[in-house]
Amino acid sequence: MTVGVESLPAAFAALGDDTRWALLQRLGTAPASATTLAADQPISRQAVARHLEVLREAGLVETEVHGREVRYRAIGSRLSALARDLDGLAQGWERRLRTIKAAAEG
Amino acid sequence: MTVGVESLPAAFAALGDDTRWALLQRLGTAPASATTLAADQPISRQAVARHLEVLREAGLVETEVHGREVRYRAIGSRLSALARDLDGLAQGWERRLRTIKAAAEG
DNA sequence: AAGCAGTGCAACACTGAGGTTGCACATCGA
DNA sequence: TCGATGTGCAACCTCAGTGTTGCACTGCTT
Repeated sequence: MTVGVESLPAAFAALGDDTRWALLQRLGTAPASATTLAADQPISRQAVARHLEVLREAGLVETEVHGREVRYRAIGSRLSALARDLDGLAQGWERRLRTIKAAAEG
Repeated sequence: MTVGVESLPAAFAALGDDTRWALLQRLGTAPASATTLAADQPISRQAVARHLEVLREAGLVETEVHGREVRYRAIGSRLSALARDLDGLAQGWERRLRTIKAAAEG
């Protein structure tokens, strides 16, 4: 599954924040609730919840309700898809720019 | 070559902007100067130059001086490296979370 | 039933990213 | 030489993102 180039900047914007990155890495270890995650962060639970919401909108985490608790889980496949899209673009650029360079030298 | 997990959020922050993304895609086609790039954008040349500086600090583009002109060129290999790092993380998460899920069900 | 724990929502403050304009400086071309 | 062109730098403005606090609500737990 590919992500779609249009939404790539949005996804990367979600990834381009140290706090969200820390949360994601933590969630890559095991699912956890906002309150639990906030315990390891120097910011309030509400702030953490907002970051998690951003990650959820970007499709990087999913939620699972357990009674009054909301557990967040990282979605590895989404990250893989982003990686694939990125690599595809990179290869396209490499090919094109190599052609131009060769033409300039030839 | 790997990027280093510490600097990943910074790199993604650079990618997480629509204008910078547009500039990158344009540069993936062919090298160009800030003034040339600004002609295709709805913002001033100075604003474009700033975005290019951000991309340069993130290692996503490189510059090449031609007289009074500064040409920017996309670095595909850097994008490939980011893709690799991302994929590595994703696979690690998948494996760990699968283990946990199996343990919970077993 | 009563209290505690986990969330959600709203109002507010602060900072930095992203934009603009104006000007000075180097370099190419006629 | 001199005007035109491409850059760089600085001052300034605006606003969305990130943080805070306070409060209400819901669902465990005893």
